Amino acid sequence: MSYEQLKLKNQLCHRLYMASNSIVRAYREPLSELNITYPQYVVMMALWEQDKITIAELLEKTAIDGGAMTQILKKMADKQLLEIIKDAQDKRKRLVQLTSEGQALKKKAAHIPKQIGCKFNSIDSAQAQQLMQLLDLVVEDLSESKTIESF
Amino acid sequence: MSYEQLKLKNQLCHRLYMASNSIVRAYREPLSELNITYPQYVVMMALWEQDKITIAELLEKTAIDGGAMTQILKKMADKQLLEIIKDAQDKRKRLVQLTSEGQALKKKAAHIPKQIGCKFNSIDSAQAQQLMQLLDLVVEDLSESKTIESF
DNA sequence: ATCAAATACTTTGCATGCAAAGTATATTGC
DNA sequence: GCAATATACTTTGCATGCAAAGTATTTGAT
Repeated sequence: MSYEQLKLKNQLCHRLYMASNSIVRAYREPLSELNITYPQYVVMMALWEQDKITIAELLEKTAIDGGAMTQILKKMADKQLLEIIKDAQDKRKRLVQLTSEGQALKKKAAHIPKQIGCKFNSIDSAQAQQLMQLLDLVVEDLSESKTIESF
Repeated sequence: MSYEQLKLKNQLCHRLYMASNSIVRAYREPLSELNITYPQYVVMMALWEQDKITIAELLEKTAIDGGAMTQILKKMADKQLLEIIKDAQDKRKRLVQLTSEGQALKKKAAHIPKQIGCKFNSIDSAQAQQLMQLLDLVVEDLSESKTIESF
């Protein structure tokens, strides 16, 4: 056996690991000006798209871990970016709603996608689209439900 | 302004974030049988390729954070997988060397790449290669040295 | 109606990832 | 030679990511 597949150079997974870390690192500085982290930025983007949604919906949109989400939302509430409201109909649920400050942050964040995009000098728009589609397949293939079904 | 770029659906970065988390999650169970985590597995793969290298070289090969590496190596040394030896020539450096137990683990890990690979039902070999190449470009574009040069 | 099971979260414990500060050793410039 | 730098790590503090256990409600089956 050559163990060829155990070499880091041949591993898609290690590439993904490195790329994701690079991304989060790249966002750190731009986002520090908004006083938020990358996961918090992801939560904000979800809420800018659709406000006043349940935590479960937020989890689904962002793919952030549930346990982490509780902590993240608590910090964001402390920063006055959002409020967590109990759902009157179903008391188990909680709704997340942006404050005016949270809504206002959208304008200050509007330049960030372009700022990050500028760093991708080697990748054109078509390749980025292709990359997104392939990554969707990766996530889909690795999703829990799929794994359970196939065994 | 449409803020179209702030939508999660359009973000390559969020895809990468999700995909990377999925990967680490997918490795968790197979690796738990070896009693190691994904970053520890990455360290092992690096050492299986080339043993007795400095921590700096290990950092370069794995792209793991330096601060984290200290902790990771300490845990792996506790598990008798490797030893950290002071370099006689340059006392600042330290060499990482696998124990016989660490070397032996390679056989027990040999099935893992295939096991993970089986989950990728939607992606063929050519697409995986393409994905790797694109991810290399992402990492390259976001690398620190590049950023500094371009500004 | 009522108790078991399912939901929607929260909490806890452990392992990173990362920036920034600290330590020990080696190199350099003068 | 020696002080100023540069190296190679280590340590610290904070923010997740994740599994597993815990809590509060709501559904469902009988």
